[in-house]
Amino acid sequence: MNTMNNHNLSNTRATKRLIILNSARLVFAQKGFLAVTMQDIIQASKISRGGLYLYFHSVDELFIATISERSNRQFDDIRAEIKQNPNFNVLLNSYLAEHKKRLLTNVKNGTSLLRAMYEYSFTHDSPKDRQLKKKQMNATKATVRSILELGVQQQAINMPNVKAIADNFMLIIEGMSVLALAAELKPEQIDDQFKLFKDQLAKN
Amino acid sequence: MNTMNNHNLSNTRATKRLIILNSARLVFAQKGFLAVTMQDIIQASKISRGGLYLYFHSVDELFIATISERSNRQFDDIRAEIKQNPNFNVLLNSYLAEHKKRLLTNVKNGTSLLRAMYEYSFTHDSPKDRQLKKKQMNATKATVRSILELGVQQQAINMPNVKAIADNFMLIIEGMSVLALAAELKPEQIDDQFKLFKDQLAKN
Amino acid sequence: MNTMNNHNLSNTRATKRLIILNSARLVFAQKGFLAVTMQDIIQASKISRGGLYLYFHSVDELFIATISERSNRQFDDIRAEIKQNPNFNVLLNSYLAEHKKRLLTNVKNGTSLLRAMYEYSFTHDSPKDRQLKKKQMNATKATVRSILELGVQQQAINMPNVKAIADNFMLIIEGMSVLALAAELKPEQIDDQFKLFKDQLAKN
Amino acid sequence: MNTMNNHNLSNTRATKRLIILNSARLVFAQKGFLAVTMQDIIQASKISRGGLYLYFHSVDELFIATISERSNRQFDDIRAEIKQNPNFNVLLNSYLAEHKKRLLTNVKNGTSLLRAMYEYSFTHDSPKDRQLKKKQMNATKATVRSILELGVQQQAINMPNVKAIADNFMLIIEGMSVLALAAELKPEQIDDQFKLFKDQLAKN
DNA sequence: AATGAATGAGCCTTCATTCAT
DNA sequence: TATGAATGAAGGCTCATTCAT
Repeated sequence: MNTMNNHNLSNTRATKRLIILNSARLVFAQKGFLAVTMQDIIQASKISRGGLYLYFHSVDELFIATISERSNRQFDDIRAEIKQNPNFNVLLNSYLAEHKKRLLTNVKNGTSLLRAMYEYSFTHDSPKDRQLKKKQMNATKATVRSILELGVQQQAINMPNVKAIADNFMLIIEGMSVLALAAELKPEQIDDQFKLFKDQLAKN
Repeated sequence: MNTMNNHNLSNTRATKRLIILNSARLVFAQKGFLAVTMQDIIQASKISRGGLYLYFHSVDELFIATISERSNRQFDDIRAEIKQNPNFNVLLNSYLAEHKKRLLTNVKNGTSLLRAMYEYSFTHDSPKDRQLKKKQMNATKATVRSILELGVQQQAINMPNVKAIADNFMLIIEGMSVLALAAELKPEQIDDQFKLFKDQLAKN
Repeated sequence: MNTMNNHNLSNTRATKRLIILNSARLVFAQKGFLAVTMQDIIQASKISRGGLYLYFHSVDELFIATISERSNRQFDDIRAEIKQNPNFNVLLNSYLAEHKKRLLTNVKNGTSLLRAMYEYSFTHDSPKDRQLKKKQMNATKATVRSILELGVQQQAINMPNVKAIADNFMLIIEGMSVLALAAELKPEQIDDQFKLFKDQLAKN
Repeated sequence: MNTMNNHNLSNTRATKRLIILNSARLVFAQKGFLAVTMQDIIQASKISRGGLYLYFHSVDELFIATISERSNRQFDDIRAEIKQNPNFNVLLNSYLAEHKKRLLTNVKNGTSLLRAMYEYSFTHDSPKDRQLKKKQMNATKATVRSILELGVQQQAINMPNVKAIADNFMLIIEGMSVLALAAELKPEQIDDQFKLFKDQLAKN
């Protein structure tokens, strides 16, 4: 009976937590991190002020939970695909196209947490905060690495320095994200960079 | 007489302005952009609240002025050097070393406006604000381009796509700056990327 | 249950609102409108700064609410009396005496919102603001009109132009209010004007 | 020589004073009294901040000087005319027309100090301040009185109570001024009141 | 658990007045 | 006299966080 109750409560609690997080994600995607107030979350999640604090004790905590709940979802398809041993060039092109699309659209119209993530990162400096950003970057690196290893395996490329190349790709993506958010990024610039990247693979 | 007076006053005003901007720069370097309040500038520049408003009407205005006053100073030496037709490889290595040093030190110990610039960029979206960031990025691109053109001229490299390569370098620098500020950047990672960059030049 | 809660909360909220408005009225009566700051209301109503903003967002809003809550209260007695078909001359004299008393006392010792109302009116120019003052003036006109119509009905007076006469009375009251507040108004002046007014009725 | 100097300085000082007052009048007519800052006067009179304080020590002082310099100018023509023994009815109509015009136009388009005067009066309460408003009202009363006396002299009217009638006129003008500034005053309302006033004269 | 009213620290901005030159 | 830079008091507003119910 008691166990039963705990179980139910636990479910209720977990469910409510998710409701809040989903609302929070929408808010963060639209307003970034810094402009978001508790009031925004309260309105979006239709919970009371005090109620929200029973689940999350600050906007920071909420944001970290939002990010953690979402990360690793992106490019899940690609990672799943790799296991099916697809053609390397097809896969790489598909992966690059995915990034291009994201850079040109998501970034601008409030459907991505990218801006919020930057705003959070640049204003938070604890080891834990750095870890969050590192983890996110490593996800990109790991995916690239997997793709490259697939290429090596298929003898499509000759790859002596996977680590540096994966870093390189991640850095360029990071750089282009910044450009897209804070300045201007043209489609041709993306194409040029992806072409350089492929050339690099060919020559290595 | 009147002209004389205006001239003197103008000097006084300009001087005071610079004193404030110098204090502001220290504050922005230490606290970033978002955490800075008018109060901080007031304390740092030892001016009164009302006095500050005679020169600058908001933290934004102060920051723009700070950036404008500083931009183009960095890497001035390199740009001056180029005109002396130095050896390409020596110059490139010197330039890369400069970046490496900056990435590893300035960024961490509050002597650079980099973090403040990111905080500003990600929270300001007007065309003018984007222009500011673009201008900053273009400065890096222009310098790289000059260096590359020097290399072509000296037949040290064979360069078919200066624009994409300059973009590439700028993006990697941007990516590494983000890493250094928000996550972790190891010296070897910098070395690896710079090596990749030089390989790319060699092979093009 | 929810309804119950809402009901209770609503009552609490309405009650608090009234407490604030009552404090505000005292403040406005004492200091006029322009000299009143949010701080004054905060102190008078013993609420916190933020708390006050839950109910009212500016001194203007507070003043409008104060006026609205009070208007139509004054001379309610007279209006009620009219319905009982009292003797015209008795009623008129009673009404005039009421005005005389108000002009000589309330105005001076900070128990009336008159000064505050003038300060507000002369510094606010929106259609809505003008409407507020018009409404207040119309209240006086309507009351006079009712009294005059009672006189006509009782054949105590012969009244060809109720509208102009009501306007006339209202204007004289308005003029005397200004005099009382800004210059000097002697009891005899009031008596003289009321006598002129009654003569006018007799002769019309 | 010394006297000469003093004389010149005195002239310069008086001249500058007038320049300031003329500028101030324009500013007060346009912005009322309360919205006017020293900065406004400084800009309008093209004098320095410190310089202004050599002539006037506060906005209040400036305003009183502005009013004093202007008062008694209005309706000067009428007062001059009276001395020429014009026809009473013509003169009265001309006087009323003048008031009508003023009420319908000057009041609205920032060419009159009326609003400023009200704003000043309702926020200043010293005996001296009340005196200022009284003097202004007495000016109207005195003019009406002169006109009425002219009428009596010409046997155009039979006037037993000049004082109360003059008060009455002044109060109605005051009331209509308030209406015009703070609510709404229609031409017909003015006509109605002036007609009532003339009827009163006829019947007395 | 849940609610939302209440708190008050913290920031921004304006302006009359002073004062060194 | 004349200048205008400098001062700082005064007021406005927001929001994360707490707490009685």
